[in-house]
Amino acid sequence: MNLVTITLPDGAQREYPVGCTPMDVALSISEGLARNVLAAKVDDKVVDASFEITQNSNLSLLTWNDTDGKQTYWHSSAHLLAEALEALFPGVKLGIGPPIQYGFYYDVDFGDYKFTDADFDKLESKMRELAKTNSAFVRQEVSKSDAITYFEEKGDPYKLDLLKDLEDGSITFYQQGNFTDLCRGPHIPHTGHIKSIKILSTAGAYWRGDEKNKQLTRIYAITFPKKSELDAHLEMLEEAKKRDHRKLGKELEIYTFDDDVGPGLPLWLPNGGAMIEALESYAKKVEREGGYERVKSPHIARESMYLKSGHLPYYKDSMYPPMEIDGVNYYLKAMNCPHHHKIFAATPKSYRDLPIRLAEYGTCYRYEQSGELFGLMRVRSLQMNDAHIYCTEAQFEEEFQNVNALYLKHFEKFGIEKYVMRFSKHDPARLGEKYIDMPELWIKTEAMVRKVLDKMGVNYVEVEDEAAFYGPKIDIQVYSAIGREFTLATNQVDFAQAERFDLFFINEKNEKERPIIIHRAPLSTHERFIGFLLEHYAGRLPVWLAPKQVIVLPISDKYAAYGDEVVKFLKKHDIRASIDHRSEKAGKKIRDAEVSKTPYMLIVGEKEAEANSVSVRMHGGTDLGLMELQQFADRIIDEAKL
RNA sequence: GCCGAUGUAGCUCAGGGGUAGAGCGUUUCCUUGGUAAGGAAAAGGUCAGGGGUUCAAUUCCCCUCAUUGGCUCCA
Repeated sequence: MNLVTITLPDGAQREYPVGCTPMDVALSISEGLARNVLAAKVDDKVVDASFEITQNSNLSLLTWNDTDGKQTYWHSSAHLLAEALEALFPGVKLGIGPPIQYGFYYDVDFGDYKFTDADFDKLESKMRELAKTNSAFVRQEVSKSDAITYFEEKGDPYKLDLLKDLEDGSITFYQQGNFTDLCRGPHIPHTGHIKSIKILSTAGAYWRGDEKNKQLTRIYAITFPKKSELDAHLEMLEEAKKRDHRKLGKELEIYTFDDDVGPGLPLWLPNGGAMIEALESYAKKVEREGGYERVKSPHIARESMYLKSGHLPYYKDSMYPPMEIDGVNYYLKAMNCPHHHKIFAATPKSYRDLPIRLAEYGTCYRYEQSGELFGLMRVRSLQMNDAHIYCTEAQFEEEFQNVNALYLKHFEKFGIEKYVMRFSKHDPARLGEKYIDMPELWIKTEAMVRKVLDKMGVNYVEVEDEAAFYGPKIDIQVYSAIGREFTLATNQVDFAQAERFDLFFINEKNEKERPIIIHRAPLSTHERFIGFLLEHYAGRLPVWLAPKQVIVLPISDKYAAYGDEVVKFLKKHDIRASIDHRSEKAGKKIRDAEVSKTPYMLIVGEKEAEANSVSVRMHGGTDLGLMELQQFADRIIDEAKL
């Protein structure tokens, strides 16, 4: 008998007959393992547990504890969902049903039927019923013509659309119970593994992600092998809700929206104002040290400027419509760059002046689609931590590197550990349409950017067709504590606008030369950054950022006057302090201060008043005991240092 | 912009064809207390806005606005 050598993840090698399956291997190890095997990885390819191994291979058996195991499990669950849908709603047309980070979805065309939350229970029960049949997922290779015939007979236009792009010889069907789907696989051995099922939500989703196509109903769901895991997952979702910046923003009175002001136009409450001030002080300090100069520009500009910059043709739809003044169109600025370019151009520049770094917390207005608005993360008015660096080609590398270093410095300050730099490049096919038509410059600047990234040794990914219209960019993706991904900051190279604005400096040879421009906004916008920080810190902001750093809690009205003195003293030291004058008991005041997430509570009563001191309690309950007032102030000043 | 859901007091929510309720918060009074909720009373709502059906609409229907889960988009 012919044998194959199977190498397991721990390096152990075993011999099995040719044609053995991962399931055979699992059975030979232990029955318990075999019961839990969902799929397998053979030489880094995820396959069914029934895959026939015909050559020497590396094998890992995948269970629920493996990411690929979960993905396979959820993918199979999507098939189960589809089977249940066909049973309950004969004639539904199925789109695609992939696994996602948590769970899976299936895109479905219900025809005239309106699928709603009310159908969730019914669907869940049907899925449970079908899961219990322990139906095996059976793989079958089919020819393209047979596949087309099958779906033509079934009348499934979406599957036929998918088949168009598939090559004959690579097409497989999977069948479980009465349901057959076009699918590459792999799948779990049988439906019996699927025990706990929850339909989560529905949404509209365009077929193939194209808004010109029909919108299908997307059903989101999740499944688990155990009920306890489903419960844990649902609890995690609840926890995530508690950290949502929209909830915290309301509870901590950071910002609000008002119908009369308009959608996407946040009003910053005093607590939000304090955060903004803290962030700006920090940014200004760092930028001052980095050789930036601060400028200030108006919120509107004539149409001619945006025609010159080239923004208007590209972004007209997402700018607020123009207002006509004295027969001329003015636009609210959606970006600060053109204003800064004009500031650069205002005075003649020598190569000796470069690099010039112009910084501004500029307020911009973007007419985001109504459906895009999302708390503070997507808004229509935004205060940007903006700056533009004008430098020579020789200076570019160092400048660009410094900007990247600045990003890393900020991440450290805010304890941001999880991030990805996304190097966004142009798509040559879209030159002149989405991207400025200067092919050789694209290639040159992209190479320059890549060089810096490689040199710095930061982790980055390259993506096509994501650049700005005027040059390549680096987007910084960060992940909030609740797993939401954001493009927080961006760092862009611009080789086009200097030409358009006729920006130049006089070089060593007494000739005019174009500067390269770097656009950067490492602290994003106040809106997005504060939204992110609220989630990142779960509302428990570090002292330097906390809108209320200290709250004084007099034990009784008798010590109110002393409490006022304490507040006055702290305010003199630029500490954001306030006092709770309600005639409540200390316990109640402490509770309320805890709920408001104030970092420091100062309890003052008889002994504190006598000793010109305060009893210090930190948020969370740590008791620092009695401290001299000055001693406490020093501590806060030190902690709040930028 | 598109598909779906939601909109009742400052907040979180209950209610339901006969013009409204709770808890928290707020104000006042009592209480003057030592590290996560003391007591009482009061104020507070055109039930998002507009239209329709009805003797009667906050409730049912339609439209608009806003929020929201997604899709598309994001200089």
